[in-house]
Amino acid sequence: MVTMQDVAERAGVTKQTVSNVVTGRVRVRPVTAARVRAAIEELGYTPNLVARSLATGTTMTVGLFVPTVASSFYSEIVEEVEDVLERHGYHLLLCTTRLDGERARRHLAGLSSRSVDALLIAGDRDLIDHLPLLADARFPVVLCAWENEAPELFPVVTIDYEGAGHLAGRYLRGLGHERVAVVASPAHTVRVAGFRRAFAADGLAVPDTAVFLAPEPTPEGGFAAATAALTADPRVTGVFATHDVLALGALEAARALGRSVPDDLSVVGHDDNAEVRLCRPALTTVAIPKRQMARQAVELLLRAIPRTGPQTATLHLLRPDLIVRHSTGPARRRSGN
Amino acid sequence: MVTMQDVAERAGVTKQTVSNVVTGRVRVRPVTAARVRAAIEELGYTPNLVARSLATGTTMTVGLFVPTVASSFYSEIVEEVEDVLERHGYHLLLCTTRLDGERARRHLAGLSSRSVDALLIAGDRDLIDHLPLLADARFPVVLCAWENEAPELFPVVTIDYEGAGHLAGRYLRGLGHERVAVVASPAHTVRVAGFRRAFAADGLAVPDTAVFLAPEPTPEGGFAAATAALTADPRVTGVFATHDVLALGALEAARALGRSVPDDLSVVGHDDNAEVRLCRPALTTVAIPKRQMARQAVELLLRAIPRTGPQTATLHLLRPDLIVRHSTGPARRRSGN
DNA sequence: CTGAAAGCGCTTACAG
DNA sequence: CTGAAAGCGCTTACAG
Repeated sequence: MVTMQDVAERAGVTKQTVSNVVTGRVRVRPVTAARVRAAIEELGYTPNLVARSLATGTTMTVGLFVPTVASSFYSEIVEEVEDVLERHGYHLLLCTTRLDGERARRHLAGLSSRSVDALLIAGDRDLIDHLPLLADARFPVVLCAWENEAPELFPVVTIDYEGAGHLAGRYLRGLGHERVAVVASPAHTVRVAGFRRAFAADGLAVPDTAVFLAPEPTPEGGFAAATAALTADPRVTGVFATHDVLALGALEAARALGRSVPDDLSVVGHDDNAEVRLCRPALTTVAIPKRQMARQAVELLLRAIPRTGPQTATLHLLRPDLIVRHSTGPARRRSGN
Repeated sequence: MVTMQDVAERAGVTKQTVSNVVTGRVRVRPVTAARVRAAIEELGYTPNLVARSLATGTTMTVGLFVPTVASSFYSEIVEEVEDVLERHGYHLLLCTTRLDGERARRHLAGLSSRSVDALLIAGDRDLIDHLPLLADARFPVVLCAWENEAPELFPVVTIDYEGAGHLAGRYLRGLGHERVAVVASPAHTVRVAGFRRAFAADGLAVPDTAVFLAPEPTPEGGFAAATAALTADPRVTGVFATHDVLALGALEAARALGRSVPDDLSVVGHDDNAEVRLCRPALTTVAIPKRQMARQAVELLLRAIPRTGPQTATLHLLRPDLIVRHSTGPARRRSGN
């Protein structure tokens, strides 16, 4: 391996001078710099980043925890984060936790051993119990895409999920829907609460019996839950699925039960998930600005790197947005099947 | 930051002894070891991995290049790779190249500066021109998911894509299809060649005029190409889409043209892509063992880490597998519309 | 603007 | 089984 010392000898200077031209922090006489650069070129020298890290105490690497990468929600976050990092010269260390808290903890323990300049944790419920481990980490931590109880240890950049549910509810209300059902993932209580608030504003209740849980965030789960919902109360004219993938299953269920969407039944999704864009009828859904959220989160994180001392646990909420497509329409009263 | 020296003083030993109990390489007297461990606990000592890396010349980090993470094909590869790495105590440094060769080159240049113990490059055509940069890297490199001209510099673990196309073709032939069309991504020439071979075996040609390119691997692209194909020759009874996502568009196109699948038209996809599993009719497709490929590739890579000297550019080909679902059936002769 | 010294925190032979 | 020394390759004040 060719070292700075080798370059120095070749160029007839000391290694400090080489360091100066490589880092560019100190001005070096142009002639000398040129000679050094030539030597670097000839020897094919490339600085040892590990040695630099040890000397500077900085790794130019940011860790990112996500539950998975096999969903467009998180994969878009990963790509957005990587874009910002690369623009700032940082590398990305990726950990997916996969519903495995123990694995998450191990990874966390590994990271805290000083191999990362900062850590971004995206929606990682697998990690929630282990977050206190980071309380006195020597690097900044930012949380994003956090729907529920984010511990007030670190800054959080997330979506106004309650507002998102409310948006869906208000829209359905505006179309005249009164009897509705919710197809939800167990973790989406906040979205459901927002949805309910929209109905409550008009004196209408969305009872617990109108909320059907899908244990898995899959079309199959949505299908089962929606089938249960539409069977339990055939007079339902609107369904809010707290996740587009569940909505996909709801559309299937409607088809299977002979309910035509949107004439007979309106379906609203949540996320504006890329892989669902192709379903028919095109899904009306609540879009959440995930890329913007990711960008804002890393930028906040990067700004915190030089800073020392504890971070303030600020909360940044981004606004969701309703995208009306073809799965929703005015309510039509239905007879009891 | 608490250092090994601090622990040593606390435990009344030298830091070498601390190092010995931490790494476990050298046996330490149990009493001493216990005292050291207690000191570590009390002080909350955690070893500085950067310092260790500088001393050992090893980072316990593996780099992974993928074109994108926003496709189930690559996201599954990423997760599989990460699983193997984590099992071996390695971290994952992720780079997505996003069709940007210049960005890929920058990342590569960054990595080669000694921050990674090994490098896995998955299907990264963005990188192909820059691969020679790695020719004399000080760490092993393995290529995987490489369909076309993989440079013979490194071991390659990939799929028998030609065999995959052949599988699709032979299956369609077995169902009696004679007039077929191919909806292909421009990069999928190998799959198309395999498909053709199956027809050629029966003395049947699949002319260039029966191959319709979709510039983008999207359902829209597949829709356009399939529409063109079915319009150009209405007597076509079978379509091979070189990518499931294109097949999705082909199904739409068939619907739009009043062709019922599979009675009127058979459609075969490629990849067994997760996000396509929900389409109707369920897609017959050529499944490729991507997780197995990814696993084999990292394991090969990991085994190469201790080794010095150039690697041999071996080629490992995995076999694809046909999955018959409901989008294919026996050929029925069609009149000229 | 350039050179000599110390140090980042660890590991690895090498003596005792 | 434990201790003293050297070194991994860089950067950072600090003199000249």
